[in-house]
Amino acid sequence: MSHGISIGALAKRTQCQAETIRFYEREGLLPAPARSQGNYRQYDLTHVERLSFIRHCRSLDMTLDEIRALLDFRDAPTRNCAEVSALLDEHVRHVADRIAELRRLERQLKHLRGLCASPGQAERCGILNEMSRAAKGGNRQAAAGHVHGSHSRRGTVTSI
Amino acid sequence: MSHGISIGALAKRTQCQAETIRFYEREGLLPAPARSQGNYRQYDLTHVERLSFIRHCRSLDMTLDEIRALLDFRDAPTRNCAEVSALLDEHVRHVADRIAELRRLERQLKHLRGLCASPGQAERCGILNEMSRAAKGGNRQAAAGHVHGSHSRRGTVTSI
DNA sequence: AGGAACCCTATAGCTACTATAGAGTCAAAC
DNA sequence: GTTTGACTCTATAGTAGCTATAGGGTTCCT
Repeated sequence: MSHGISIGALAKRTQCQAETIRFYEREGLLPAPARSQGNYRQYDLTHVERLSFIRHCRSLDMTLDEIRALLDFRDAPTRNCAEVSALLDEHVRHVADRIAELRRLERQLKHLRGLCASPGQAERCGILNEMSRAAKGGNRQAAAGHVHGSHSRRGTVTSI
Repeated sequence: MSHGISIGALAKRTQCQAETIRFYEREGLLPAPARSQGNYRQYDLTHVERLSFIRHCRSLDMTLDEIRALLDFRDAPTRNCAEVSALLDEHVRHVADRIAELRRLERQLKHLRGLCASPGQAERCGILNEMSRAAKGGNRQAAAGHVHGSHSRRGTVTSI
């Protein structure tokens, strides 16, 4: 006699792990749903919609804080949405910055890679030598803003 | 009567925080240096060089594991360096992948942004509406490999 | 009645640091 | 000779956004 959507069903519908859903609840992004007699979470369609929205934002690489801000707007529909645009502008800027930085990086890595066309003893490896040499030279800093490194575990991209 | 380079001096020379140096020691990237009578770390020039190498690799967005692998090669100079090249190839691929993904993202974000040229009530905000709508549609997944999101705290880029 | 598949909470782990607390050390100024 | 301030030490917790685990309870099917 179960009513509502179980956490597993919601997970399947939104391509999102059950633990992530609990995590969003703890983080206050997703409201705590009703509970069944056996203390199981029972979601409804509003949860499906909200979680889909969150996951869509995440697929656009927004932080949970940014998403929180957007959700606040959704929850207060009479507010002026200029801040929504501003938030998006900021985010676009971050993404563009990160692209530029990664391109620089790519160039440097390809240059390095070119130094070892024919592999031999590590002692004479052009790559290692160049990296040691370069490390001694002047380092210039580049501020990355809130834009991540090039490594990550998993990502989702959603079509718009 | 202090000999050697203090952690603070090493930090200054390598543009790296003292805590990060201790962290690298704990992680086994940097060998534990000698200690003074008062238990202060005393570094020498080999540490300067090794830490510079590590920081240079980090500025190229390599993971600590990748750096560990490169250091292993440096420490065993008679080994064949084909793996160094392979490691770099892998890393270049990750960076290229991430660039492609961020470009897709940028396009989507700009499209979204265009939906709210004239800000009004959040209720009718083209951005929020589109994001809710899009969230309902089919999501396609994109594997991001080990490439990060677009947000980060700080970054350093070194010229080669 | 038993077992598989699900769910619950709490906690620890991941990366690469950064920040804090609370204590000890060192060199120079007074 | 002591006091000040800058430095260092260890240990621990925090950051983002999850993921994984342990050790239980629940539901459903046969």
